[in-house]
Amino acid sequence: MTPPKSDLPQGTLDLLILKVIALGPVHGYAIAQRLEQVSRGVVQVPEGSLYPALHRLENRRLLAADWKETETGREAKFYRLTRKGLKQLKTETADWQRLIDAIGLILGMADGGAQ
Amino acid sequence: MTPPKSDLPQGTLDLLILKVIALGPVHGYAIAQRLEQVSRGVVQVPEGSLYPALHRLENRRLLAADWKETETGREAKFYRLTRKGLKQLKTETADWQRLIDAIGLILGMADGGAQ
DNA sequence: GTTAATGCATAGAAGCACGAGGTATACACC
DNA sequence: GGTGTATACCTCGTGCTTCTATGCATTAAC
Repeated sequence: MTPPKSDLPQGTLDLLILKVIALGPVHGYAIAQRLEQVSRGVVQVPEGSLYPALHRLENRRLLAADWKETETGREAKFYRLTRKGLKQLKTETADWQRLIDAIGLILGMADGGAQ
Repeated sequence: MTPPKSDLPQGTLDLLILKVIALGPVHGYAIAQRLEQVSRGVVQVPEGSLYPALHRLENRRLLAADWKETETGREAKFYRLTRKGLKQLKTETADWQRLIDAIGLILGMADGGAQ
């Protein structure tokens, strides 16, 4: 029951990715796992969304990547934040918070006593 | 500077519209004004977004509409929530809250002391 | 040697927000 | 009567993002 709806609002995925990468270099596959794990399964990122997003961010110079070996001895593309990426993360986080607060105001509008 | 970013995430507009209409029948133009007012200018809804959204919701039978006279003596299309619409509002509100909480968990992830 | 998990990638389709444009009414003012 | 402004509605086209589906390659397990 209550199948953990993922369905991220547009633009949110980029923010979450930036945040995870800001904690230290990681490869794509691990990012998705982290997001799902930390959000307790609520946020699920299909690979078809994840990799295009990573490439988008890399093209915008918010991320940089190097191929390295994982602990299990496999090649993987490790992403790290550029200076520009860090700045973007801060901006987007603030924007997000402002928006959430605003929406909170709306959703919290008095019902006029109905129920 | 920093003009109050409106830019609603995809899918959010429907929820906000449902919420406003749930408070009582209103016409489209007034919905936009309410949203902007209550959110203190953060949420701005262009008509190019508003009307398509209203039609979408009407097509999905979440809204119903009647032409009535406004207080100023003009014809306007007043929307009200259907039973289905009310149910949808509740579901979407809960989903939204769950998602916001999850994202909060992610954005609040410890930095491990870096910095 | 075949299944499963890891890891990366792209293509196609669907959905939504938005800017720009158009129509029409009510009212004030000159 | 004419002009301007605010109200109120609508649609088309564009662009962006996300998702589903699919493919490939490697490692380890059975």
